[in-house]
Amino acid sequence: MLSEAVQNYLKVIYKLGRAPEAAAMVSTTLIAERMAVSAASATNMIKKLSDMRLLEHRPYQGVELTPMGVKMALEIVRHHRLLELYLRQSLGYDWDTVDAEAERLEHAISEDFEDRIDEALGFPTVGAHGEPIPSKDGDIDEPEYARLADLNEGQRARIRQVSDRDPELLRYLDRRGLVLGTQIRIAEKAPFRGPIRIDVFEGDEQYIGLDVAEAIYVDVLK
Amino acid sequence: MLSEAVQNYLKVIYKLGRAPEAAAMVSTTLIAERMAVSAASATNMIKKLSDMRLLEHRPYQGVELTPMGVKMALEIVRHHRLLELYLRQSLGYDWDTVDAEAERLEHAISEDFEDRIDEALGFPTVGAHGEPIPSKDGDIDEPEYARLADLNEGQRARIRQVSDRDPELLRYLDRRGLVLGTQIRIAEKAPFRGPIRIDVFEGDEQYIGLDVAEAIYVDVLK
DNA sequence: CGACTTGTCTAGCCTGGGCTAAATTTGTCG
DNA sequence: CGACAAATTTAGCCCAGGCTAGACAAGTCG
Repeated sequence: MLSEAVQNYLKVIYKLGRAPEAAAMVSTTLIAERMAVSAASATNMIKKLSDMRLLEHRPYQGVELTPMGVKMALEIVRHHRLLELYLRQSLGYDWDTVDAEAERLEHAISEDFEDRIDEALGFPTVGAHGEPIPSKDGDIDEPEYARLADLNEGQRARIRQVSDRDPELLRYLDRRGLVLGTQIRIAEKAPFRGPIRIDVFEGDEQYIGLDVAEAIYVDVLK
Repeated sequence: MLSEAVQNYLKVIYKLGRAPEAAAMVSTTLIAERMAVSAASATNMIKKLSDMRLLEHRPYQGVELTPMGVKMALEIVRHHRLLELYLRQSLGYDWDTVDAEAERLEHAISEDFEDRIDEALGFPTVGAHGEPIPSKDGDIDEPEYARLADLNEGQRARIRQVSDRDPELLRYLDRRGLVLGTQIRIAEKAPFRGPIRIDVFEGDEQYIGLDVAEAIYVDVLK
């Protein structure tokens, strides 16, 4: 059984490697930042994970998970996303509080528990914020969504996923009806990283900043 | 926040102190045994808990929780018992597997989670094995049940609580219909710690050994 | 090219919570 | 009472996973 610390590092490294703006390898400092830990501590753990063959470490260059490492990471991600969904559906948690609670629980649940909530949820394939849920044997279907921020005026799209990094942001989106499945149209895009005006299908027109638009992933509609 | 280890020690010490056959103080070896840890390690932790004012330690004599220690212990016990009940009612866990899963989860849940399952369960006062559930502010109503083993021939009783120490035992009882609420009568009690014959109300007659009978707590009827 | 900045790694230390071995206390029994 | 067994504590060690301080590498810029 992997220690809780190891699990958390794997999860963070996996997510950093997968991020759209990510380089080929994940840097030590980035990991340290996300883990809220000193760079030295991160180096330490990287050494350990490397010895465990869970990642490749090219000194001074960065880090990349091995297939084994990815598998382990996905198992944790699966726990996390199933938990989020379960907390939301069965215990009434909100979009923005679900992440923190799932974080606490993800290391504590058994395989049996995982299976039971998976079943209770009807074997879902998508999590509370639209993220794909890895299968039990480590497959994940990572769809290629566009960032809302990259669309042009006039394009129509449907919201498919939002970043769960900031609960504040999730509350903000929720209040404006920008939730999963919502259909929208880019009404106007101000230059110089200015705000975007959005027509929300069956809702009010909204102005959102570019930072917000970068956290929203969409399917572009025809 | 108390560490997981500290929480586990408190829970074990609380339970040992409360056991019907318990002496005034709980011994180091007993604690070490239950924690599956060397006696030296237990002494170590006792020192620490004593420094934290969670218990009184009379060297070579034993240990007793302070009111503060009891309060902390009850909080953990509350988590555990609410979880057991929730797992059973909402996720279909069996009587005998619920304890292990609750053990893993009890340290990970937030107050918010506690409140939500408490509400989902309708604010129960009794756990999955009949144990009283401490209230949020640390009150507990410990009823004075009799041990089935101590009844005499002809007495009637209702099963109110069973020891959750051994999952195997729980399965055994379950198969024989000896569950919470079952009404029984002592048909015959063999001498020399021999078996007990029981009439089970609305069920089959059963023979059980004295060890088993000592793990069953009852209300004597009329 | 050299020097500086920034990122990374190494060395050495700390805390929590385990362990074994040895010392000490307590209780019992001849 | 003295001696021995059992229980307990002390001493000293280990590992995980943090930390700081200082050494080393890489990229940038005058």
